[in-house]
Amino acid sequence: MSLRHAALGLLSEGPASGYDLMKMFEVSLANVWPATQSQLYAELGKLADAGLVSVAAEGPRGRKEYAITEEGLAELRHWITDVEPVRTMRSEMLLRVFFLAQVDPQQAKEYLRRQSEIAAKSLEQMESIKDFVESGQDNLSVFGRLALEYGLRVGTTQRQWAEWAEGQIR
Amino acid sequence: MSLRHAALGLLSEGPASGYDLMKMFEVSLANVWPATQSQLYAELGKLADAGLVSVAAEGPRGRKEYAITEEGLAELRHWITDVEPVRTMRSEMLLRVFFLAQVDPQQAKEYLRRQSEIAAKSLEQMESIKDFVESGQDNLSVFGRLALEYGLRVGTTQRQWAEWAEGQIR
DNA sequence: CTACGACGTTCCTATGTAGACATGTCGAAG
DNA sequence: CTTCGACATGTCTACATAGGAACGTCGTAG
Repeated sequence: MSLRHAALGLLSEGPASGYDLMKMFEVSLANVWPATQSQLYAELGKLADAGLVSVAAEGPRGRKEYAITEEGLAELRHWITDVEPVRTMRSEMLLRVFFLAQVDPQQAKEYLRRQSEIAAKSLEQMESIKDFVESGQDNLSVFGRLALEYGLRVGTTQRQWAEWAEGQIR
Repeated sequence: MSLRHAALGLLSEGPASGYDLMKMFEVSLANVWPATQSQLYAELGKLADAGLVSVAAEGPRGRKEYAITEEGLAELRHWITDVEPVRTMRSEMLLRVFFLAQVDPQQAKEYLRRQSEIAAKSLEQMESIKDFVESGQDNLSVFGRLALEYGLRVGTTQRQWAEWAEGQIR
């Protein structure tokens, strides 16, 4: 149900088409809430039906520019401040950890080392994104940097944990 | 597709009924891979069809005791060592952060403070679980403690991040 | 001996997610 | 004037997830 609010949130920065939104999406929100193009278009349709967004203009190639409505903005604010975030942590990586006794210690260690490497790689990638968005002064960039910092910190924690855990084996 | 392996993993510790598994599940794996009872039962059926588990015994009340087969064990090991974990990070909490510009700074700060409190509370809860499982020497407990340590570390990071982020507003 | 809590499975519906596919238009480069 | 990449929307299927309802049985405390 959050894709709905992701779309509203992007539109709160200004009118855009589904195509535009998808591009914005890929470089920002997709990291915290993945979604496909088909989901996004479908959601925009429902949002329009519900009156939370309106079709502000139609352009070439059937382009529909959506704009958030007052109701949409109200819904977005309400969601941010009044609705408890559902926190369902889902991690295949951790799930495997529970079963590491089923492979031999050497393989278990390898698994954890691999996770540490993956975390390191993802940190690198986030660092480069950081350099890239450092300059943006729009709302999404400013607050996106907070989210990025979260990723950086959690990634570091994860890397350290994986190294520690590897040492725990045997 | 991971619930399948969660079930296999639990059965790798010994035969059990769906009901048994569900209880084990709730106190361990549910924290890293939530699932409902209906999902679990359905999965056990499919697993049996696929020959990865077998019905080892039938008990009172239609109880079916499932046991992992050689094929199942092989599949579990293969999954742990050879299959790249899919890492789809999904966080409503972070999604909201992107849109914090839409509420006033005071509310944004409150939101972040709230997240810090939630992290603190979840840390407390994990600490009490920690005391509880400290003694277990079975595989699930031993490796579960690694997963728990992950939760503890990430929770701490999250709390600190939220406090930092709150300070960044305005 | 009966009521009740724990045991135990199965079915159902709604919604979300993943990913591919179909369809077509516009603008610019050659 | 053709072709091609970017633009742009929409449909379809399969599977996963969420949550609840229905149904019945066993063991035991009173």
